[in-house]
Amino acid sequence: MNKGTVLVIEDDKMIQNLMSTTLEISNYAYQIAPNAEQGILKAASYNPDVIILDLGLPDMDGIEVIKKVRSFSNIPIIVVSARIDNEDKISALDAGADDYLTKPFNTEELLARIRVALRRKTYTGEETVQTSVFTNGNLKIDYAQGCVYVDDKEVHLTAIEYKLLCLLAKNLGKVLTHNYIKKEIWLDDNGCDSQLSLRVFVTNLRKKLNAADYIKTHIGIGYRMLQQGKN
Amino acid sequence: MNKGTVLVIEDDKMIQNLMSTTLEISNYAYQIAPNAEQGILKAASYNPDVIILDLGLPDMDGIEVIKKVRSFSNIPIIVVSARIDNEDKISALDAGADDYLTKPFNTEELLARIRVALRRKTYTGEETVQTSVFTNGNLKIDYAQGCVYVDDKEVHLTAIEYKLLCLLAKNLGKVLTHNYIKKEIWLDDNGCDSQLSLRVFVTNLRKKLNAADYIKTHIGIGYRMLQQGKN
DNA sequence: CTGCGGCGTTAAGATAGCGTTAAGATTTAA
DNA sequence: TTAAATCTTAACGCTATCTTAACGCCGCAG
Repeated sequence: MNKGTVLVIEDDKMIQNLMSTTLEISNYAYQIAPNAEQGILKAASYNPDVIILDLGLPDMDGIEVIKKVRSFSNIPIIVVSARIDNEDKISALDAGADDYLTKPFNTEELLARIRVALRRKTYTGEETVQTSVFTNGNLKIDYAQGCVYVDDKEVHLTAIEYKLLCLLAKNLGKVLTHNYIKKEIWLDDNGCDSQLSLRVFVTNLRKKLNAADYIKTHIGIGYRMLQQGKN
Repeated sequence: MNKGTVLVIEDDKMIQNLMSTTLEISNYAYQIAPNAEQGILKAASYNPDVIILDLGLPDMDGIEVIKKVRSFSNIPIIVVSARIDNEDKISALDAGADDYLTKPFNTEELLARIRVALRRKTYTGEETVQTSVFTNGNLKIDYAQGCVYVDDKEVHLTAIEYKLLCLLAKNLGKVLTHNYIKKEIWLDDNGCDSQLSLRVFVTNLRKKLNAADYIKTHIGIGYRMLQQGKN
């Protein structure tokens, strides 16, 4: 299982090989671009989680590469360079690089810095908290919290009840056949008489959501959730 | 006009002075903490944009400081250390540091790396202003100090108990699946039967937070912390 | 009217999952 | 090193949940 995708922009064959081995062992998916032009193209098409960039490319100044990539993306860029001059470091960092390692570098350190970049991604990624809340009449399902409320009072549901309710809610107004529901809830067709169980679960759900009757029966076909206010 | 706020956690007077001068010239607002304890407290109260941390503090291991700060905040941490050993670098980065500079460092490079950290902040936009103290009913967690109080009386928790409690607290009201909890607490999937252990830890936590029942079980799914006052 | 199919409801047995305790294993501190 | 704290594991009772069975209701067709 891969831990993330890495784009290596590097012309030196030796270092390409070193990177390949290192990334492979650590279970990263990666691509290698041997020059700036391909590097920029791949940054756009491959959309990696991290870019490792050698500043000393044959066809373009490294700083330019950073700027070009930054013109369309915030993908973390870790610069790896033989130039130890501070001027280079600073201009690379100010151009938009996230980190700067000088050759020869320790592969363990490189991996650690890749982890830092990836961690940051997942942090900021998870922060886009989608308040995915479903409401219908006085029924409320907070998918993020995994809780269900009726008249703003929490109702405790079992795992299957919750699954069933979500299924109906996500298909508000649509009739779901018995077979479809059974497949969604009892993924593996275990021997149980799910047709019968389903009847019981619907009963229990209706009891717990007592207010209105949200769940309509379609005899011989299945169930559907009604949109409150309409019938 | 200042470009951002910096907290320097450093005990060496010489370097303190160097930092002061550098930051002042570059128009940063800053504060200096001479040891880990004050550093952590200021990280919480001052809520700076960047933390510059010396690993070699007198009162606490630097890695510990990183972990403590990370328990309540994602403020970028730039480590500055005399230790050039790769082990140190990697463990600091993996503990949550964002960057690592070895002494003696070039001040221009430090400034450039501060700019990188600040730039990132403006990218991600909203800063996750987390209070360093969490309260819920008569439960109180002081992330900065790593202490837990029930009815204003301190309760001693083990490392895992604390981690588990923080996890639940940070997701107040949310159902956390067993798998998610296990991944967060036993990062590396060591062979242990964490499902079983989890049950024991929850029991122990409940015993120690005896007052109300903060932790609700969702059978077959996981656990969640209840907001006191609601049901 | 009567029989039948499908559904709703209730209750009881089976079962999986949880809470709890305690004893070994392991780690940490002295 | 020993001692203490902590973590892991096993065992067992218990509860929530799931499944199944039974029965009554309704609508429809004969």
